[in-house]
Amino acid sequence: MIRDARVLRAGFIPQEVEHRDHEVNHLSSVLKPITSGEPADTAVVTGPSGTGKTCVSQFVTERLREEALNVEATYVNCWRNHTRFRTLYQILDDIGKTIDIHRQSTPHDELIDRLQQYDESRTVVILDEADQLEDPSVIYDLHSLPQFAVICIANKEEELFSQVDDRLVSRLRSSEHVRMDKYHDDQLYDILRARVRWGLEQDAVTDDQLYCIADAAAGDARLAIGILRTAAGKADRENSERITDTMLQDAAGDARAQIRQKSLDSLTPHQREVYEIIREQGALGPAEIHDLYTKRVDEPRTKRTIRTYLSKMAQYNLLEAEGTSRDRKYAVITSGTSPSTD
DNA sequence: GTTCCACAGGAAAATATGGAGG
DNA sequence: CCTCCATATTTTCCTGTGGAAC
Repeated sequence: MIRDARVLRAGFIPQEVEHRDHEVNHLSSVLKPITSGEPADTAVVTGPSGTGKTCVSQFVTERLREEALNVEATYVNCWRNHTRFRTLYQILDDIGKTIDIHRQSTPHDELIDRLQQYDESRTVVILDEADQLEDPSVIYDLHSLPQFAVICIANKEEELFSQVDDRLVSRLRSSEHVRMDKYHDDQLYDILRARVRWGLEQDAVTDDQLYCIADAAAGDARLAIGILRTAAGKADRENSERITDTMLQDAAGDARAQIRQKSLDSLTPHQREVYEIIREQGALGPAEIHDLYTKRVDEPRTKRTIRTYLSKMAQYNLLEAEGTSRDRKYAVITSGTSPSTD
């Protein structure tokens, strides 16, 4: 069943990154100067979760290290190391310069001094979840050291720079911005298929099942791989040759509920109102929806906008559209579906 | 068949938002 | 304060579709 469990684990860096050529090249070109000893601009990578930010960053870094001697890389998860001290300590630790640093006794500026003096190689610093830093000025400190190239990973750019001194922000304005969007279902399918090729027996899972996972994961590759891992683990424990649809539904169910809540939270008040109307009233056509909506809201949006809301919510699997043109009806999708359906 | 109507969803213009810089 | 710029959202305008009435 499972041939190589590593490829299904979170944090695995594949040989090739699927459907991110443009982003890979972009990020690569920003960091390129570091391979010839030049200082590189800071790169900011943003996008929703599971869009490959961390993966692409590490992939690009690894590839640079293949191309040039004397390029090191270090990865810091700023959520786990969210203080200035811990972040800097983590970097020093990675490059092996922490020998005589002790938490209590070492003045904080000592750490940045050490980094400043470090000149044995050029280093790419990946600051993952950089928006979690309680003091983002670390980014600027690192940015000003020419032997370090910084990649900042965050969900949204604004959150990254929200609580910081304006002067510092403007110094980082030159940084290159790499955006990642959610994957489409067929892109997720390709990603999953590649993982299956490396990690599982060839016929352990069908194409339909992979598309089912892609659908449940709603553009989130981490979640998609997580579902596959859970299902494969279950099949493996039960000495099954193949992943059954039941195993898949179990694994996907949790993921779906999670995503559904997240999508619901991300709706604007107007979108929320539309959703509530459909939830209360049951299946409705766009005209009825817009009528009810107009009555319930100050400054209502136009019909066209409501149509965009509807199709967006349908994409997010919050709503279901049935029928073609004139007889189209929208209904809410309830998350507690029976395991046999779908 | 033809006409009509509500609808889907693309394109582009208009408008709102938020930060940088004068 | 205002202006410029980038981005996101909304509106306007539009074409194409299919069912229903004629």
